[in-house]
Amino acid sequence: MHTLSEENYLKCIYRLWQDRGEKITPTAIAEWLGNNPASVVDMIRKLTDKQLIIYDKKKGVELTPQGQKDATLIVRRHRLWEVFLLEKLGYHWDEIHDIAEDLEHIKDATLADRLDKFLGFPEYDPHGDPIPKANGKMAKRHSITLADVKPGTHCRVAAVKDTTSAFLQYLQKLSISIGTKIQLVEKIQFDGSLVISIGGGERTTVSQKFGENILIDM
Amino acid sequence: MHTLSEENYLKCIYRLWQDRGEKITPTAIAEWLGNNPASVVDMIRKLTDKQLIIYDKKKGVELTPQGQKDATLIVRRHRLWEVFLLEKLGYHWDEIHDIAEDLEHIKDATLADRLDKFLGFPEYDPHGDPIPKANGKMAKRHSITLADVKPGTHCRVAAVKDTTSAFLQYLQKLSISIGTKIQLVEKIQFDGSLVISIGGGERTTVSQKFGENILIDM
DNA sequence: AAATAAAATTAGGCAAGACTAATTTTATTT
DNA sequence: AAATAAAATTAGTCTTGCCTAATTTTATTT
Repeated sequence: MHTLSEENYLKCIYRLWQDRGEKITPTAIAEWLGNNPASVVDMIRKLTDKQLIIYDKKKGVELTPQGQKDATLIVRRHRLWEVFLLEKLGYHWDEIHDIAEDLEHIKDATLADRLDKFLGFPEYDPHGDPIPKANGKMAKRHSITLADVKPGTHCRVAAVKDTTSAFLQYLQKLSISIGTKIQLVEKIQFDGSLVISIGGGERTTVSQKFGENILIDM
Repeated sequence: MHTLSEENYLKCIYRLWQDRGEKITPTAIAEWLGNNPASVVDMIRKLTDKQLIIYDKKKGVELTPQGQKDATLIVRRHRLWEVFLLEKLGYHWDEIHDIAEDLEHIKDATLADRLDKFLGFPEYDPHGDPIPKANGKMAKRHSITLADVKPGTHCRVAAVKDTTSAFLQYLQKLSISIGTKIQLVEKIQFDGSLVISIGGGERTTVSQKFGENILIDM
């Protein structure tokens, strides 16, 4: 099995790989984890030895099939625990990520499957991310962001990319949650700011960065 | 906060302290944790610096009030998770200890209290051990073992001391669980073996060690 | 009390996983 | 293409928590 650190690297690489098609470099990993690039190089060697990743200077870091499988199961545990914390223990949206960050590392052969059953086999976690099944399969991730659509478009919040409490608390203040209907009224040329109408209500202006972190259904 | 290792030492010291009135020596701790006495000496220094224990060569290791408080909360978390695993996730008696051993280290200010509420504020864990309340108070532990009573005594299994799966599986095989009625029929002088009648049924002979690990109500 | 055994302690080491500083390699400018 | 900047890598260090081996202290026998 993997150490806590190895799991965190795997999850990070998986995340970066899903996020964008971009090359996953040591620097990118270091930035995401808040580590020093030198440490990342150490771990790349370790994960390569364990045949969980392949590192090619040209292509960057890639997960092997085994690495993908292992990473998927970590993500599965994380998202299941998030559902548990929110639905069963009554935590708020912005509190669950960090706790799940610890819970996801609890290793027991049947724990995730039992939890999954206990929760009624949820498809999505509270942030709208799909929960991988035991076999690794999962529903499609949403990929279009609020910043991608044309002015005038009506859409529905399907998921959030950023799960920091700073962002989630801001959403709460704006009365936005998964399922909320939003219309993109206008894009400001100057800095990409978005004028939106939340739930058919009054207009608000949000930053481009904000829009890029809202995944939508149309 | 404390590291995983520190918490395990605290819990071990707490356990040894509750178990018997005996002096808690580095060797005793080392044996319980399966560590080298030299390592224990290191940790004794560390916990002393953190003012969680007091070590006196004459008296052995003792928990400070803060140490007691911290240890109690770890035990609280452990026992609450055991209830969760058994009652909500459907694990068996003998599977829950090891998983709870990991879960107990998850730190979040309100997690234990939320879990406690979710479980309906249980008084005892599945092994019959009392669950400390948030304020550290807890129901009295059972202290009389099956090996302590006089032949002829009728009693009820209140708790088990040993929580290894070897012991718990043996109990299961004998159809003994918390609440089972047992009569001590006879004590064998030679080696302390006990002849018992389980639930009024036929007679079985068990070892003295077995009897010492069954805590009873009369 | 002296001899022996057991327990405690010190000293030195090791692996994991992080770091800083220095160097080499690769990319980007000019 | 040369100069510069950025990224990757190496080398060496630190902390945690464990280890073994050697030594000192404490208990137990004889």
